[in-house]
Amino acid sequence: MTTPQGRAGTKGVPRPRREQQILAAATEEFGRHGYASASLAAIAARVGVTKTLLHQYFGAKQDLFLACLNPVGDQLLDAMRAAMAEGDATAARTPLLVLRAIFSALDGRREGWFVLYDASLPADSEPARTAARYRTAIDQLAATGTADLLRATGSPDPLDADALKYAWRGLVSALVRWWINHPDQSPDAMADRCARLFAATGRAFD
Amino acid sequence: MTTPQGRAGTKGVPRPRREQQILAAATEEFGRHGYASASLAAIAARVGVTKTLLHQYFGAKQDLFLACLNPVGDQLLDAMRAAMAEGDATAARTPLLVLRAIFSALDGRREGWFVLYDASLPADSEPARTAARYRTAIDQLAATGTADLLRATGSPDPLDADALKYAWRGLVSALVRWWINHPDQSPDAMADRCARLFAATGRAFD
DNA sequence: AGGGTAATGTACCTGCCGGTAAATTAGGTT
DNA sequence: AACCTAATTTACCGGCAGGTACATTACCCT
Repeated sequence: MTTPQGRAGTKGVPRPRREQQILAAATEEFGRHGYASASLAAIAARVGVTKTLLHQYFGAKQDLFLACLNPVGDQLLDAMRAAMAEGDATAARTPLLVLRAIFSALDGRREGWFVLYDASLPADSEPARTAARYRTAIDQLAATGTADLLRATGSPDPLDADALKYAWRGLVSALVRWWINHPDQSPDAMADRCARLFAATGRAFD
Repeated sequence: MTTPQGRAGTKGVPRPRREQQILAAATEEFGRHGYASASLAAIAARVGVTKTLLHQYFGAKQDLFLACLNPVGDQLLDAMRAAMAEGDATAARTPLLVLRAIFSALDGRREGWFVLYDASLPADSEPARTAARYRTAIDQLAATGTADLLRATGSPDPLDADALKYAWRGLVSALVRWWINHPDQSPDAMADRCARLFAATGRAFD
């Protein structure tokens, strides 16, 4: 028999399961609306639980955010490191390998990308610092990639490399956003699509 | 002699001038933090004025936002239309012409781009609808461009075209963001840099 | 059966932010 | 000199979201 709504007491959902539900909902909410606009009440409502439970399980809003951020950041970093080690650094297919790794790492929690790249984090806060650490680590990977690319094509301006790093990040963000709007697409299908697009645009600018 | 702080009365700044100051500050604040996180008090403080004056001059927060959004949107649309008319549609240099136009239109209010592409607008609000209108108009321009590009290189998948549209938008956003972080760069310098980068990456993917 | 503890809800406090009404001052006009 | 109007402030209200204290229920082990 189902527990009647609105009454206190356990609903039979064990803590680890609830925590996972909450993390999933929070990741989506934070990713969609950004930290500042996301509301704890909305996250709780999505899980079918009250605000209080979030605090009891994860602490303050910042702590909940960190609990969403850390796994996403770790998984992304690992995936990207593995992908960049796979192909030799100067190969033109490295970017596509990295993309495929990102899509795979993000599958099931696609909004996590925007948790990492949330611009609405309060400055001088733990979430902002942690996210910045992850971003720096990722950027460093991307920097070696873009630097290799530019060196191979002979453009020595360091500002160019920095701008290319930004562009690459923005490109990935846009692709992930498109992916979120097309939930039926598998990670591999996305990677294949990107390969097609890269090839097509590359041909146009040769 | 300067008017002592904290006292009421005119500071000798005529209304049109103040309105411009407020619009500039608001555009920057909205663009940096997003509509939801931007605070009227912060905007007022930046101008050296109180919150009340914003209301008196522009009405509610949404109205102030619209007052920031409309000029940016109009100017961007005009610039892009002109740029796309300039080069014949199928030319590979059209994207660069458009980019140059965007940078020029955005000079002096670079954060305006993110006013237009603010994800934190309250759904079902006038700002959201207006921004969506501008974005749709811009996207339609971009869509013809990307469709041309893909047709020229033989990729008939309509989803590919849609994804490429997203990617292009994300690319522009990233470049504008980089530009904001490098205030000394002129619009033309940015456009030249983009030309270099396009050429380099195009060569890598030929 | 009964107690301990995990799981959950109700009710409340608090601070920030958008918004408004009324007061205050300075400059141009008669 | 008096006054009207534009420019600006001070002081306040109300709502919403984060956060906390405490009450309540259900499962588990003995």
